[in-house]
Amino acid sequence: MADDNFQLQYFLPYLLNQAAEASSLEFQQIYKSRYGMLRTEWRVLFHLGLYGQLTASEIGQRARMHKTKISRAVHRLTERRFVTRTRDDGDRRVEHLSLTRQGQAAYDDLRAVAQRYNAALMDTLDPAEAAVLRRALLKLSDVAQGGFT
Amino acid sequence: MADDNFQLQYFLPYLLNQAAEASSLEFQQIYKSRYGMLRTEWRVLFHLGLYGQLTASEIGQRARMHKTKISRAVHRLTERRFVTRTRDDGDRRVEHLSLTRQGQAAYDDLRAVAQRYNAALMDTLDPAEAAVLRRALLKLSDVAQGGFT
DNA sequence: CTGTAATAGTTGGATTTGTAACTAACAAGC
DNA sequence: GCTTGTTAGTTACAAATCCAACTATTACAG
Repeated sequence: MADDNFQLQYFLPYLLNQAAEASSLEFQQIYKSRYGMLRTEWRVLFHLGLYGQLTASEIGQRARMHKTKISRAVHRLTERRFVTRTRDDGDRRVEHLSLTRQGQAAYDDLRAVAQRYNAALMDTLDPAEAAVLRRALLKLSDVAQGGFT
Repeated sequence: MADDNFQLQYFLPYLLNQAAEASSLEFQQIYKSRYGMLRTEWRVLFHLGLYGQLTASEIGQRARMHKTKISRAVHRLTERRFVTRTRDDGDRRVEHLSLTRQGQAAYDDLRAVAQRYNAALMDTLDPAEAAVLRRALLKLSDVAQGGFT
């Protein structure tokens, strides 16, 4: 079988993907069932909730999402009145996005759920472990990317 | 901005997804450009290379992939002569999958690359950190799978 | 045996994503 | 002013994924 002492259980990208997928799945069901949102939409909402008014490109940089994904997510979010767009006066290519009252409510709701969900995940780790994990994940995100935010 | 002391940088599913995506991207380009493989195909190949002969369902259980994904991956892999299927004599619903000589060669090649790539990722972490990370990721994969209320 | 349920794997159609080309607005050089 | 290049965001088409229904085979209750 030529198993050159390489194990799947030690291949970091695989482990990361498994953990990421497993930990996203349950939460996904919440924003999907409550607000009919896709993951991309949830991410955009999330960023707007956390940082306030942003442009599509700013979200793209922060979340490392491609602009077409964002464009479509924003389209659906405005359709459903979670987000409003306003043209910039100085540069009329850019649009400032922000949450509507309804969007803010959805965000508040989901943030609370996310917080509880996160706490439950963290509780399966001991505090030192959690800190190391967080640091390692941030490092890996940057390293593999090559850049800083 | 109502930042109820919740930070994206502390939301585990988000961190996991960012790290997973970043760390998969570069490697993905290798199996894509060298063998025209998709991620699902690479995963199936990987499992067959590591564990030898398996059925589609066995791969599904181990890799936590849906059976339609596997079915299609196997289809493409057999088309390109990386994998062969043989019907089980006892139960003619099941098929045993294994690598062809060509599949084995591709696996050997990619495994070597994966190993080096993994080592490079690991090198950005110190050994203790890496061990904790691995343990935490395995825990999270299981926990989130088993169910959280 | 025979009818019903379960399992392995496949297929079809709608949904989502990726890639590349596109429009519109600005910027800079000449 | 015009030409060229850049940036913000959108759209079109192909590729991949998801979900549900499907075929074929086995299991098993009566």
